[in-house]
Amino acid sequence: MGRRSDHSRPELKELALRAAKDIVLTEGASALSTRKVAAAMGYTAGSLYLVFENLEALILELNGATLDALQLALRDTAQRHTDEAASLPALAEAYVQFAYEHWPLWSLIFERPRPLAPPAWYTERIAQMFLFVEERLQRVAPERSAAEIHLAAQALWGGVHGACSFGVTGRLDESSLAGARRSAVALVTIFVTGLQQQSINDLASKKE
Amino acid sequence: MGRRSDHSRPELKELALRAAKDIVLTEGASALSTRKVAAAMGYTAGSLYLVFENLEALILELNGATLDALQLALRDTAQRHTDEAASLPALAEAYVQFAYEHWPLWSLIFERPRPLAPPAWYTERIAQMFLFVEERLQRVAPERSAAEIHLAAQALWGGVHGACSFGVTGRLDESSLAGARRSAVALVTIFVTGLQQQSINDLASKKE
DNA sequence: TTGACAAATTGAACGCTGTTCAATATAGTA
DNA sequence: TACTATATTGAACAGCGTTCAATTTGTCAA
Repeated sequence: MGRRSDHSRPELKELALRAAKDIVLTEGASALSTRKVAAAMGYTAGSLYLVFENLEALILELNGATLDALQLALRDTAQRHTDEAASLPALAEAYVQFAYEHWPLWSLIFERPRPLAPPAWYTERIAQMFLFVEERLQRVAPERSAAEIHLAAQALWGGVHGACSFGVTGRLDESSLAGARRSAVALVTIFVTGLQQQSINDLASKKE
Repeated sequence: MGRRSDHSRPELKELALRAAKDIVLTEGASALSTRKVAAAMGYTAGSLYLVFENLEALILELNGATLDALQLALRDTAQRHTDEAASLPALAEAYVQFAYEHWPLWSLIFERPRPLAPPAWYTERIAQMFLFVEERLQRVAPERSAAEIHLAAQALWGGVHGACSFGVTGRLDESSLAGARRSAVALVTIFVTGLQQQSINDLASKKE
């Protein structure tokens, strides 16, 4: 066939991302393939390369959308909790819940060889999430410096992620969900208490 | 060819694991393949299936060896630190260091679709590592119940892992190593301080 | 209206993957 | 020496990501 132009390039991109998301949700992250995506959108694998550099670029864009949805869920949760002390544990719970509910999309982010040099828009999207946590942390521990809060956010949110990722089963199923949730909440609660202790100094300017 | 029997089956397994490890270390986790492993040991891909159920089983066994090495490194670190207060941060550092030094083997554990039902010996090996952390935690916070310590270990060690895994670059290279290390140490330090506060109660018997 | 050009899409091809299995060559035994 | 049991192969299959010549078609100029 030749020039059909049924869809503009942005439309093609949309179609591909939608098809990819569908496949991941229904058949799992490992079932994702160029031919399958193309077939689901009525095209052939070659056409994808008109719009994406390669499959990894497509996946990266899909992951970006997932991160967007996560951020939305977090902001939504934060708005519902005016009590700032309880806000952070609630955020941790929301994170775990999101990983559970969107598990196939979630695993697509982490259970793949990660790109050595992700594009700037992608790293910025992740940085934004950390910034969001920093804001909350700063309010809960106002006496801490910006550098300390930054480090704490890295540590804390890495920990919340670890609670999801380090599940032994490799799958965040219904049985491990409760454990991961309690783990994450406990981490945040204990961590915040520790952060508020003045006995810890010089968090950010440690040795080396 | 036919029956050569140059190697017994345990020898074959050894050969395969050694070859696989070599390939992962020199060419990266994504370069691992049955044909490559077989070629490196002077055999053909089909022979691997005499000794392993499939490639995933081979990888699982290799990952088991990696976890063993990690546990060794942790025990080694623990022995060097008689001061128990400083012991846990040192363990966190050792964990990050191990992930950095053995990165290709490390990424083989997490940057693959994880098995839905790993064999018992594998989950036990992970559980052992958590038990090891629990021991140290119990000594640092003796007033906590066993259930609380268990939950705390999950949270804390998940967090240490998250510090390695959630690096933005997707690669724990030299530049992100320092950040991950500081992150992990900060997490442990703050967390332990929080855990020692009596103000937190009922960690393990939270709602739901 | 016709012709020519440019672009969209295909389909075949390449080299790779994990896995299975009939065929075969050989070691050990009788 | 003949036979049997088995270790090993090599081909095959279905799939993968990716490239690209060939082809079809929309669009615009003459």
